[in-house]
Amino acid sequence: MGRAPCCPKVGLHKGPWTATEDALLTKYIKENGEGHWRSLPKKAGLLRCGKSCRLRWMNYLRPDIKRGNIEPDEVDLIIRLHALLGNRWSLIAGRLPGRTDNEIKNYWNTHLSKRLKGQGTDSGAHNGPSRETPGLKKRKSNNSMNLKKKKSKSKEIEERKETKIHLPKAIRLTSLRNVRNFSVNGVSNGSDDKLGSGLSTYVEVVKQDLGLSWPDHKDDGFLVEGGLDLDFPIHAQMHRKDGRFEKLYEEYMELLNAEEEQMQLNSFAESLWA
DNA sequence: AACAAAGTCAACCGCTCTGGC
DNA sequence: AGCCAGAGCGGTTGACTTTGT
Repeated sequence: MGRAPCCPKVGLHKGPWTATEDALLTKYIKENGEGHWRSLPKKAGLLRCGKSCRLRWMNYLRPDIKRGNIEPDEVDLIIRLHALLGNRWSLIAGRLPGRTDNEIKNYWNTHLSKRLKGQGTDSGAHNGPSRETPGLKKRKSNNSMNLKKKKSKSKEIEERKETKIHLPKAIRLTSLRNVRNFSVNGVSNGSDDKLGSGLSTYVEVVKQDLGLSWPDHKDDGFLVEGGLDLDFPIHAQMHRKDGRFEKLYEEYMELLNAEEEQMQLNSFAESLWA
């Protein structure tokens, strides 16, 4: 018995979106907002799967999408976050305003994984792509390519690159279970770890991996042996020039603050490692 | 110029998670 | 508790582009 398809496969457009489809989708979302993706295509007059509409909007049409080359500081952040979070592209993307998970995933697979492999520092060992590298795939030749189409496509891409607005992408932080999967330099924290040390390690990882000079003794108000001190000093807000690290850190602290009492932490632990 | 190989990235697929009932 | 629909995620594909011969 197969899984029911998300939408009827017959009679729907697939493949690259046309300008008309983009316009219809954009117009509809501007008027009605995001969401209800399954019913959206019909209401918007699109012959597309709802998932396809969502993807197109999220990865391409949203006004806050930042296009163009990934900047060096973004690359640095991606590498560090990947070492920290693994292939959790949406989480990584959430820390890179205007960048999409798909974009980062592509960038990683095409540029960084190879580069880091070459340097012998590829942390992709944890959850990295399980199959062959995309670049090693067999490719089809494309003799049928129409030159005119090529040119217009290039122009279109260039035009889109010029129109970019930067806003943070909404982050789904629904599953704290993600925490259990993080790893450092390819070494995952063991599944028999308990939350007390798990969250400590989590913070420790941030500290080490992002190269932040945070105090690690009680007086400076951060890590406590076997537990957490939630009074994190402002002055530890780092030697990093890039404010994204601060933001990232704040998120981690938010996560920690969610469970202030040790008892709560413990029950949280149970749910994590169950 | 023609072709093939390699690289890029938008889009798809299938699975999981979440929340409502 | 179990089911279902909607939404989101990560892996993969393949069309398109660029580069090399």
